[in-house]
Amino acid sequence: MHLDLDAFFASVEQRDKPSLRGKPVVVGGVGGRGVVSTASYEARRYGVRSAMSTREARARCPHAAFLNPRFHAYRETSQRVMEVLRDVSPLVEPLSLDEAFVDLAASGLTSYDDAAVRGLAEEVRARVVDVTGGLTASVGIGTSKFIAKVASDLDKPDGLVVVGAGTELDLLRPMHVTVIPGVGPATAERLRRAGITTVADLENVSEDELLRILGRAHGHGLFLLARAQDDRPVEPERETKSVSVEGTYDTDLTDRRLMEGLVSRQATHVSERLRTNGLSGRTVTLKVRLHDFTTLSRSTTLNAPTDSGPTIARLARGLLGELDLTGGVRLLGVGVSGLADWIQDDLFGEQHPAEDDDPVEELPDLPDLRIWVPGMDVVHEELGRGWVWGAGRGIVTVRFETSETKPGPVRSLPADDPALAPWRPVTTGGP
DNA sequence: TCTGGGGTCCTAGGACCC
DNA sequence: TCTGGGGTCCTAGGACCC
Repeated sequence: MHLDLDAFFASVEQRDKPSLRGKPVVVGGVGGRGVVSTASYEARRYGVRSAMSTREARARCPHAAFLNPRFHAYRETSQRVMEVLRDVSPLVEPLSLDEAFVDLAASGLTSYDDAAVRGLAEEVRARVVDVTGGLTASVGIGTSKFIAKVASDLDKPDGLVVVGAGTELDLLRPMHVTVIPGVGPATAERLRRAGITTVADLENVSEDELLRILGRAHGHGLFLLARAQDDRPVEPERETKSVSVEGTYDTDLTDRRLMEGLVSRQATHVSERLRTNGLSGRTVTLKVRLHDFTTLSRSTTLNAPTDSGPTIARLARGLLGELDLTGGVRLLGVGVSGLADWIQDDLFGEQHPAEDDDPVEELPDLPDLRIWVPGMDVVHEELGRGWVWGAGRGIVTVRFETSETKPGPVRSLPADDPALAPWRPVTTGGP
């Protein structure tokens, strides 16, 4: 099942402010360079669409209410909906605040029986209206993620479509290639030049030909989806891969000192979000969009992960210094990727005094039980300070520091090597 | 004053290692 | 005395999604 909340941000605004009900509402950036996130159906009648510039939306529908997003309200409402879905099945994969897949095979449902499936879906839709204070959802049900997602789009808003098993290709064949997730304007144009516009066209192309046109991963994926072959599982817990903050400024920036200050603030924000989520990462990326919309990125990778605001800020400012910014900058952004789910503990800190008192008599020597966590600090008589790079099977691999970003020498030591002995294990949320 | 912000995934080339 | 074949990691950019 795929569930999609109708005009989500705008609907929440109409729910919370009754005077907006039945009227055109546009949620998005209201500044000079803002774009539309969501338009209510009333506003869509005037041609206002997601991703349209707010400037154009104002021209098309001047009497609409233009609102900045209130994410806390959307998050809170979204959580209520996700709870309803998790009551149906433990396998719920949120795609965003307003969308999720639910694996009905992991629910109470025992067969893909039309009446039973519809009954369940209508129950979910009613409960969503209930817990959200009146928001409607469009639901699609199919034998795969792909089909369910296509189905949820067929009868918006407030719709329910069940695609019968075995009828998938009848549905897909006449449709434009852009119904396939991953086929956007660039891919559609490539396909069009090869004479391919519908799913039926796509189905008649050999895999080799598709690989030639689109490359390995994309070509293979499309070959399968064009045949309605999709066995991707519903994944309830996907790990965060990166955290970033960016901003577009109403007028182009030209002052480097100002830009450095803005980048530093963004780095602080990224650091706060990393810490809130117990994350740290090794790669710091600076993103810059120039006055002419060309977009640059520069990144640097540390030897050890960080969640430190000053560190991220210093590296990001350094990357900014490498760029020619003549002509002005419209966007700056800072991100951290290469995330680890552990944080580099400060093992040099005061909270870990030398052992001395409190020896454990019964368990005098347990090198095998020592837990070496990747990222923890160690020290070696000759090589100096380093980090645990990998650990397992009684061997600890340590990378020693020569500079912050240049990898130093790597040494593997037995887990009970005296050179490692002074350092205490850390406990983490890991396995 | 055309063109957001938060993400994911893929590709291609070069460095580096065995 | 003219040069391998993996493999991984890093960087930069691009397509795409909501």
